[in-house]
Amino acid sequence: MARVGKPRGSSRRDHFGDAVYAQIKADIFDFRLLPGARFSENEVARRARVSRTPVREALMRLEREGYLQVHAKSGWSVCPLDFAQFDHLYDLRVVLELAAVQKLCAGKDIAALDRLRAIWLVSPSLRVVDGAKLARMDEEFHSTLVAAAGNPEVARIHHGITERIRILRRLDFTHPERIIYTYREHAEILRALLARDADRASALLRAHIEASRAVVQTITLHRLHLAHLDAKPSARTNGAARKPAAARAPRRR
Amino acid sequence: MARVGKPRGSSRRDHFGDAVYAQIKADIFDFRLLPGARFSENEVARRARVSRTPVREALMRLEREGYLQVHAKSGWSVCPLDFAQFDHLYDLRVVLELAAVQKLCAGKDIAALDRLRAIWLVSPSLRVVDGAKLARMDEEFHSTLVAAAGNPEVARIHHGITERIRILRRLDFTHPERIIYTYREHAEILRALLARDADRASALLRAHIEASRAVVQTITLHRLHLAHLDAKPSARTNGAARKPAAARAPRRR
DNA sequence: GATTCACGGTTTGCATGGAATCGCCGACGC
DNA sequence: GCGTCGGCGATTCCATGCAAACCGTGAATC
Repeated sequence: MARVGKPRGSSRRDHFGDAVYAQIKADIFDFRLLPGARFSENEVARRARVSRTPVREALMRLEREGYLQVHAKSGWSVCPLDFAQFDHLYDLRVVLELAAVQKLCAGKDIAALDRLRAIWLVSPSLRVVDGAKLARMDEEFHSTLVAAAGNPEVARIHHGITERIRILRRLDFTHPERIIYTYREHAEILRALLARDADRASALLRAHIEASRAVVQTITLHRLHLAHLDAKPSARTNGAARKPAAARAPRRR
Repeated sequence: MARVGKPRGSSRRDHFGDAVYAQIKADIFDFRLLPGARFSENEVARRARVSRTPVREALMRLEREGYLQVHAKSGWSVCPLDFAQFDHLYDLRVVLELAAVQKLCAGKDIAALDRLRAIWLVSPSLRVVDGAKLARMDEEFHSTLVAAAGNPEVARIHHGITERIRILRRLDFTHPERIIYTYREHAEILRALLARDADRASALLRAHIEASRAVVQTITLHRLHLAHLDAKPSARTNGAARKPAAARAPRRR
């Protein structure tokens, strides 16, 4: 929850609300705000150097999207991780991406996949090995597939799902073999797509997503906490945030 | 944009923002706010007898959901109807509902469909003939199908789509034969579902939705306007709202 | 010791004021 | 007649004030 990035001197006409929104979202994704952590509007407003109005705008938006929840007259908290919900989101993701694959193989324009070929159909020596970066690339691979199918509404929904599961996906690439598998599976999916083999591409894509789901299903709150500590050993952690997700944060002063 | 329903004397602790949100949404669905109509926050606040703060909350929420758009320092407007977008939403709807059908036929629990049987598998003499009511029943039929599949996230997304296309669906049942067809098709879909015939149920459902899409594709802005006038001949219509969607509303006073 | 109850502080929810800015409208130049 | 520019009202966006409600605390009582 660092200060919001406001370029000094120049009065940007970007909304403060958007900046606060992005900041808090990033704080959640980067484990600076842990599930269950409680905070108040004034707290966020002080840190972001803005008033409560744009803060409330951002918080209510994040609430509608399922990241935060408001307790009546008693502050806000980060929604605890609901693994059943993640399961449902993975199912929905499979549905949307399989539909995109069907459409791609049936359609005529798959030139949009050229960029993916250049990224994923490369020799092993050129591969990315950084887990965090690969997580972003994985997101983009699947988003590009869906977007290439040409339905912006599907792409919009898929984007929302991608962000919701991002916090898990980050931990999907901590094992080196997952990186190898991801390259292999993406390459196979791409080849099947370019060959217009809808059935094979669908089966591969489904297996690929299910493998990711199986990995993240082994993630526990404890592992999330450890990942947080490993990633940001010097990150700001108040008394509330140091505790695991289910902890009841005592009132701050 | 009538006054927000606030029970007199008793201070409800329901948020004003929610009430304003629901009111404006209803105004859009009921053609009291036509696509392209412009208005200001103060205007809404005066009519709803609340301050601009909860009004802004509602407006920003409706903007995120695609119903409104804000013009910088120049007021708000109802998003013009984008028929290409409706097409995409129909496609997405097909994807979600077909996935639900697959899951329903594969699963073991279809007791949730009993209520639908009681509604749709009835003798013609007991059928509903009111178009508006049938539109609501049609919404509920499809929503129930999706909800019965057991994925709340899919149901949530599907609900949003349902609301987005509601303004079109209202006009889907103006012809009596569409009512007859709807009963027949819903009944056939239900029978296929109860027989666990996934392929047949899918084909029927797809054809059913495509038929609806074909009907609403014939809807023009002019017809929407006529429907508005027919439904609410005495509704409040200012100079801006009387014009079709593309009209540039002059500044109000 | 356990329980109840009242009180103070904190927080949200709403109202309102102020500043920047946008678009319109008319005057002005040509 | 036509284009350009400046002013002004209207509007959004942000800051701030205010009241109701909730939670924790601690004293008082059984």
